[in-house]
Amino acid sequence: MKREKYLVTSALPYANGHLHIGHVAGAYLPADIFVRFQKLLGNNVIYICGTDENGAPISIKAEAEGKTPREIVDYYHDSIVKSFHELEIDFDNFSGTARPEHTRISQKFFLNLLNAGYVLQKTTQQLYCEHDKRFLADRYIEGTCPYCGAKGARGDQCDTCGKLIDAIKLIDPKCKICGNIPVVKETTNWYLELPKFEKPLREWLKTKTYWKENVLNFILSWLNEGLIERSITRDLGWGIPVPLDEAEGKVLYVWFDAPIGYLSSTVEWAKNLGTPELWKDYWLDPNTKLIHFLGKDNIPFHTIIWPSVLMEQEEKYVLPYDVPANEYLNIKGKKTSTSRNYAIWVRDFVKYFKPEFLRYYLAANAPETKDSDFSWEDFQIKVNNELANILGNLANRVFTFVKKYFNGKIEKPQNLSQLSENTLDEAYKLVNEIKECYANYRVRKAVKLIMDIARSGNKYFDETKPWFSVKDDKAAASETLYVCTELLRIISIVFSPVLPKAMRKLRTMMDLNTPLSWNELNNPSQKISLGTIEPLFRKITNKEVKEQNELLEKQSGVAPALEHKPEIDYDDFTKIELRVVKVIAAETIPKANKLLKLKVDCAGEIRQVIAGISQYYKPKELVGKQIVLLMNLKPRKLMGLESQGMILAANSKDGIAVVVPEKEVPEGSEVL
RNA sequence: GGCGAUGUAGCUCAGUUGGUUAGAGCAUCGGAAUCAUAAUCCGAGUGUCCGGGGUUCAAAUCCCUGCAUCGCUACCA
Repeated sequence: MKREKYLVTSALPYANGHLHIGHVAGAYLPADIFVRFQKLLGNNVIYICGTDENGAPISIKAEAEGKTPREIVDYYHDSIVKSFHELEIDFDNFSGTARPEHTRISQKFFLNLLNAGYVLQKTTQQLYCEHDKRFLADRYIEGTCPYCGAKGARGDQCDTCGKLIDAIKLIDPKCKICGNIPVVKETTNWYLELPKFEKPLREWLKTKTYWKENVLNFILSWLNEGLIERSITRDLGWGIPVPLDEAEGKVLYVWFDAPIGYLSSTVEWAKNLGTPELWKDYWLDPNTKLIHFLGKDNIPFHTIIWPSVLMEQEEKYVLPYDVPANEYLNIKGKKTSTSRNYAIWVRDFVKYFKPEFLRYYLAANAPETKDSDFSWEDFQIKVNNELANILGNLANRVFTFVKKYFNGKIEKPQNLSQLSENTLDEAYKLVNEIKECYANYRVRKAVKLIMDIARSGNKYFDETKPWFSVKDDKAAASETLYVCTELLRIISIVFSPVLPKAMRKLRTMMDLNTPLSWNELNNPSQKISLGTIEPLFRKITNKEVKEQNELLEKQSGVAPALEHKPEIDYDDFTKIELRVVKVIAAETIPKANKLLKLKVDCAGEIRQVIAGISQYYKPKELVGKQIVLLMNLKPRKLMGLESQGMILAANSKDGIAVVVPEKEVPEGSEVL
């Protein structure tokens, strides 16, 4: 058999937060399962990752906490490593991008591109925040997308239309740190000339017919819209210095150096093994299958920019063979939100449950083709009904039976009945299907098929009724038990990529000491001798589910630290004219979802105000109410209607509440 | 209003390129069994495959259209 060579990576987790189960479901567990499967087949595979440790968010976080970026990075690096370890996500090497080797390689990559003529130096206008005294990195600018008009676009990419944006082109930019309006300042940066890569990228993509459809469509639409030059340097203090004399104070853009982390981590791995050249065996061998596992948000960088960067290096690196991107894992139908602490953190999870449970649940419920949903109720159902009852109980009923009536020993019978033959044949048929699923990243289906083997075991056990036959036909009973232990042995192999620890335990109970390998499937065991047995999986109680739900509610209910605006003088405040007014008419505006048109009376002066409260207030409810109006706001047209002022309302995630005076006051009274 | 996704059993979903009688798990009901962690097995199902139209010998699947839900977005100043 030809031994295939794989280099598998997962997207580098960013070292400014802990690991949550959404990360695991999207980029790490699928990769770990794939790697374990390939190792089981005997293929040559290494699994490489590391933390992404550069970039503005880390330096900003460090500043906010009064620490050095290094301290932040180390803290989260350790936390992430620990979580991976607990989940048995086994990397061959887990590095970090703030290490010297990474710096060296990233700088070399930059220079190679520069020398090959793919990097342009340009002096441009950049956004600079005078309050924070820094050039604003893309992620710290927000504004309106110049292409689709969507608001809230970041400085590097619009989430609405997916286009890459030059921050300076944003309409109405704002500094996300302090909310001030940044000024434009001149600075020099280096740009990757992506348009030059369009043709080679297209050629390359023609060979990728086997990629996931959503990934391919995404890239093609990008290419069709035309690529633009991308700045690959930033004005920032924390990161990899641009290796040029004239680039004082500039670092490589984090998106440029992050994927290079896959390479530098491999180099580190080779060095640690004492064979420093070994990385070339993977990165420079065209037969290596380079596979990047990641979440859908990472697609453009791994399928457009990263391959382009790889194409124009001195050495001939392999290009990604496949980029199986996964969707997101929601929690009870809602998006994970780290800022609101609406997430299930791995380090919390392992305090309560075995990591195996999480691996099982996330594998059986993986967001392979669309977002999937996590709930503690569903988690309990899957673990109890499937893992514990169907598989765990099968093992338990078989093993206790063998212990009780056969002294823990079962031998292979001379001949098998038709039913036994069929049962085993069916299982082997499933094994082949399972292999296909693993190879094609269809973990969800693989898990289902494995459970089908366990189901067939229970069925077979019931049909052959060994508890009867053991009394008058011990050979028949023995045969039943043999077939069942065989099924369990098969499961112990094919399920090991998903549940390494539990399957090791299962094999220990069956006294199977040979190292795991897919090949073992070809050699039915001749006899089984059981060791000490115990239940494979415990069950999750209703009480635990309740506790977890309460915990989640509690932690996400805690309001995140409020961000305060810069101090102002009293004089600033006196510029504002607030008055109590009465709503005398209110109506909806056609085609507007959130807007209401109000007529208000301010001591005889009638004004028209357009307010965005239509989702929470019906026009009728407002008429006759006294509210507070910001009088001297510059009038502005909304949906073609002029708004002469702005009403005050409290804004919360559960809706908004209009501010009203505590008791009736004359209209026109000033609010101070 | 714009962009995107989704709509299949009570619930969660699977349904490959159009092709017999539309599937699985959970929940429900009935039964069997007592080796086992009250764990298993068998049986019963219930369906306007969101509605309407079209293409086709044939549509859950392709096209058009409408509706609903969700996400982002737009006006929320």
